[in-house]
Amino acid sequence: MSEEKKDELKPSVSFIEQFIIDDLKDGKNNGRIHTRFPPEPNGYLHIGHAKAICLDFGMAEKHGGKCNLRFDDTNPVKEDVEYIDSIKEDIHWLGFGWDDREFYASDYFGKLFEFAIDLIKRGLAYVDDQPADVISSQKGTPSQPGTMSPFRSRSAAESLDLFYRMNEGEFEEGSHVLRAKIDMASPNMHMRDPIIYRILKTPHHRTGDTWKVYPMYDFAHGQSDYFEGITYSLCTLEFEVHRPLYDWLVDQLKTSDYRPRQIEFNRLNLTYTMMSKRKLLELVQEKKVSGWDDPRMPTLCGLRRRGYTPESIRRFIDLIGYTKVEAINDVSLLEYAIREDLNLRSPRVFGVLDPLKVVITNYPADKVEEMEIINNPEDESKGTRKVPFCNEVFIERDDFMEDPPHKFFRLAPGTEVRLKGAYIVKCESFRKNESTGIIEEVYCTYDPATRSGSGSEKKVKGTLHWVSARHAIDAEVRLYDRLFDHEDPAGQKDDDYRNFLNPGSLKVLTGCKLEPSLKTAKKLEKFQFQRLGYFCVDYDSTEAHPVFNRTVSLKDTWAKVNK
RNA sequence: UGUCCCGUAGUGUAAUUGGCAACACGUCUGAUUCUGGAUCAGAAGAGUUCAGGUUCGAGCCCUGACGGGACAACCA
Repeated sequence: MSEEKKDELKPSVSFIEQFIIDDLKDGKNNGRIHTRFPPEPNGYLHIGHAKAICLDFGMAEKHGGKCNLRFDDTNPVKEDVEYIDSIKEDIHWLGFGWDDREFYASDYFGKLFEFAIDLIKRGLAYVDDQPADVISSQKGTPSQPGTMSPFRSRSAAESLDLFYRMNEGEFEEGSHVLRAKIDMASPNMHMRDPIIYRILKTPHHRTGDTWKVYPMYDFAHGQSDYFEGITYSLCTLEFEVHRPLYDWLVDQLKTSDYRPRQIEFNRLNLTYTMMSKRKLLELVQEKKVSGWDDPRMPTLCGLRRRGYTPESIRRFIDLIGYTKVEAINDVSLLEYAIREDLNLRSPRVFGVLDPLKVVITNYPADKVEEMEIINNPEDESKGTRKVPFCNEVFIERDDFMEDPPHKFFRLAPGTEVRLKGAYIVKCESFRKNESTGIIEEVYCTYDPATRSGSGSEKKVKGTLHWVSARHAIDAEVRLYDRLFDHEDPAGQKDDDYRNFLNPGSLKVLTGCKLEPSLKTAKKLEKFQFQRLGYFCVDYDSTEAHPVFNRTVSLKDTWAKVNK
């Protein structure tokens, strides 16, 4: 496509960005834009969170605003400091920062408590002494109105006294709750006198045992937004029905024209995986994966360990967009994003996963040549390196066939291929173990006139990667595939997602042969193993025992043709 | 028998105040290539869930169906 035509394409913005642009134009909030990213510290961030992060931080960045990091830590039972550092690390890794604006909903427990007291005094909240199941049954159903609690009409003074005593620790968990007095007949369930405070005696990871009552999400989120001067509170679609309650609470709180606006967008769904933090935690606890950072997990730390770059994830998020349509995105688009990124940046190296020895019978046994190999054909500035070559090399086992099919451009009896960066060789014979049928060695002759870079005109159809048998280093290579073999493992009503775990999602290969330059590769360093795919150094890797993870394979049209 | 949200190529998104349905991925050709990768050139694929209405003109506005989703945690 020409530059001109590219320029003609109008930059399209999401419906949310359009709201922001319009507000800015109207001078709303004095042209101020302030968002927040509000994770609950009860698990690791996954790629779905990345979608929210890119929007929250991205919109602020793009339009000259700010984005706060705010931990939504209103439930000490589920939350833990363990998660806080990892969440911060992952956001930084993606390339976003929040300066000194690191906040916690628990920072506002005092103000929230005061606000609750204010509501009680104004007759807009009351303490309910009924147990959970009774309160629940009085809520009615989505199609039937609820009925009022007998405690709804009790005096403000009595509620106030009870609420204070709830926080003193005088009552057991579950014995009393504070409810907003709104409308038990509302068609919106969330408006039927929602519970706004409950008694919890588990110590909080930040406030210890200062509090015995904790605000519910709905009573903390909008108010926290308000306290921080947030202008756009962006969240996923399932909070749409909460918006009237969000607005109702802000209405009771606000003292000026300013108010934060909640806007909902579609959450990210990816094929062959799931985003439920609860279920991902189960996978970890049940040891179905090695941990939160297992390279098969959709977590950011998992993707990082798998070899994904933050740029590729941001590019992916950019490609899928933000709408109100509940969609399921194809993982192949994520794979496209990482291939596109790594194709440009990663050095090419030789690695043989399933080695088959080739002996070059007319090459002197005591000779070693240092072949000069281009590091990255996409980037000349990356230069070249020397790779040793001798009379014994390993090639990929499936690059040789005794009896090849049509259009097999690789090695077979009597055929010629180029060993990339070295010579053209011809297969003269091979040795096969007749009882097992396994090919043990292949014998070739090379043509000295075809050395790469010598200007040889000779062309062959196939080019193979190879590693000198005498110089290769041994490595473990972990081949990863999708964790589930069902497109939507968690969405099957009658089937547990565990039934769709892909038994072939991890294949561990040992005795792989890599070119010697890889010996000094650093953790997470990324390479293209020529003709195979993109790989990175795993955390488990040591110089004595290198371990590589396959991030994603190269596109393989030959494999497709053979299906 | 509720309320709210959403229906545009296989998938994900576009389409300024109504004006020839566009882009990306995927798919398929061909060229090129010392990676069966990459790159380049090209093709196929929806007439916008359906039915009415308003209009010179509707993917966009209105009405009604149909389909999908959310909502009845002392979770977020």
